[in-house]
Amino acid sequence: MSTKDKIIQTSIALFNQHGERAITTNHIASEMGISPGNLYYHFKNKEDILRHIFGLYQSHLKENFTPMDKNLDVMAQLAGYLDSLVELMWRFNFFYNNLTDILGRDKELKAQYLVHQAQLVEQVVAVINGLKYAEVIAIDDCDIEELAHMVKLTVSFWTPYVKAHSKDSSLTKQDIFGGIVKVILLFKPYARGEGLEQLKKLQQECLNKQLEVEQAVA
Amino acid sequence: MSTKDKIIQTSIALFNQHGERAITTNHIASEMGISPGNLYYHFKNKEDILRHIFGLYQSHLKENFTPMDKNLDVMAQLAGYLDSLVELMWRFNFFYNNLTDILGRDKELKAQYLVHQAQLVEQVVAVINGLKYAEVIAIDDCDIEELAHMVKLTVSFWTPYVKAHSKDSSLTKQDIFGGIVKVILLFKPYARGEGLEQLKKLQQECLNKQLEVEQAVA
DNA sequence: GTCTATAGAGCGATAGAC
DNA sequence: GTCTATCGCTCTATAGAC
Repeated sequence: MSTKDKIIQTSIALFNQHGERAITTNHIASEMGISPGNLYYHFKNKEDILRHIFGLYQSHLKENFTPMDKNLDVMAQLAGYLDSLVELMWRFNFFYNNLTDILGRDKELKAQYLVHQAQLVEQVVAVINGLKYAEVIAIDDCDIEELAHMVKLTVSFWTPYVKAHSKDSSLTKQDIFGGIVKVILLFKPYARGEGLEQLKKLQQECLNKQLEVEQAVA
Repeated sequence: MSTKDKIIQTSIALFNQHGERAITTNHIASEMGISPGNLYYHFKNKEDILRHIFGLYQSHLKENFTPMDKNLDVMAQLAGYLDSLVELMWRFNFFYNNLTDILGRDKELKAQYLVHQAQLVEQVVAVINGLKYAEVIAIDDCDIEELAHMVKLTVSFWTPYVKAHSKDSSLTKQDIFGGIVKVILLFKPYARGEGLEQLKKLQQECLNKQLEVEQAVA
């Protein structure tokens, strides 16, 4: 792995562990065993590093949130989306913890974020419409965009919510599944008949995965 | 107003305007036209100021979130709670923007927060049970606590969500009403018959208040 | 209660050698 | 591509005068 990539990976790890605010360029260099000068050879400053990490975040979403395919099973696709959300919420949780600060400091990053989130809300709306079309849920059209924002809000801020309620401000991968359960909870009261059963099953699978992780750790 | 109180009020204003991270003790003193030394006569450090502000936050909740009275109208009480939430989300929005950092730095404040939030979730559960008992909504008992957490998550992180989506990271009081609409949205799909109409009415009143504020500004 | 002055520490970022 | 050395800046917090 190139030094540049290593800086990115080390930064992500340290940001997730101690928070973006607490980690300086010196910490990153020191953790890697390189000099601060070397770090500044590869990146202009900390914002530059954050922009690269945001690029990875965008790539992850772009690869995993392909538009819905009407020929495939809706619930299977939903399950797939939720799976990649787990990865996203885990890998980039530091980003959500300091979203306001990070975006407030860097106008260019903010602009990128806005474009990206606008696309994202459209995609979530498409998924909700997919669920409605497949009669998994019944929902008024005027509530769809509101619900889409609630999904986005939940995904964005579930990890800060957990950290705020954890005694030592820690976060484990199984905590993430609690957030997925919450996303499913958002859909559940709209579900009708067979759809409700499918969502309950999905929620249960989520809880099972949470247990698997717990056992793997133990 | 005593210098001590003035420091608190100035701090809240500056934190809300520029974010807790960007504001130092020097900024606060300078804004007030006093010396940094004077500020340190009244408060040990920045954490000390934050603890006092958190005290105000707790007082506000304690005064406004009195337990439900079974003899009074449930919807009227709900409307009252939502009203005081508007004030809370507006006055202390800086707190939610840096929740992880602020709590991560100060173990004592974190401990206070944990006790407080545990009580809060119990109160939200009580409100949901009140709505269920009054047959405004129908909900499985096993979903109640999950929903209570969703309400808390929404209230806590609506303002950071808005800031992240605002072009200049600004927040106006009318933005807050959008968050209240989201909280009502959480209840809406559980509502049945007359309850649904009442919630829709409440949501509409919320949008009206939002317009009133807009006109007052213009 | 309030001020001035300042020590002490850490951070961001660069210059110049290798 | 990497290092050492360092400058300039900002922040916290305190000492001592008024």
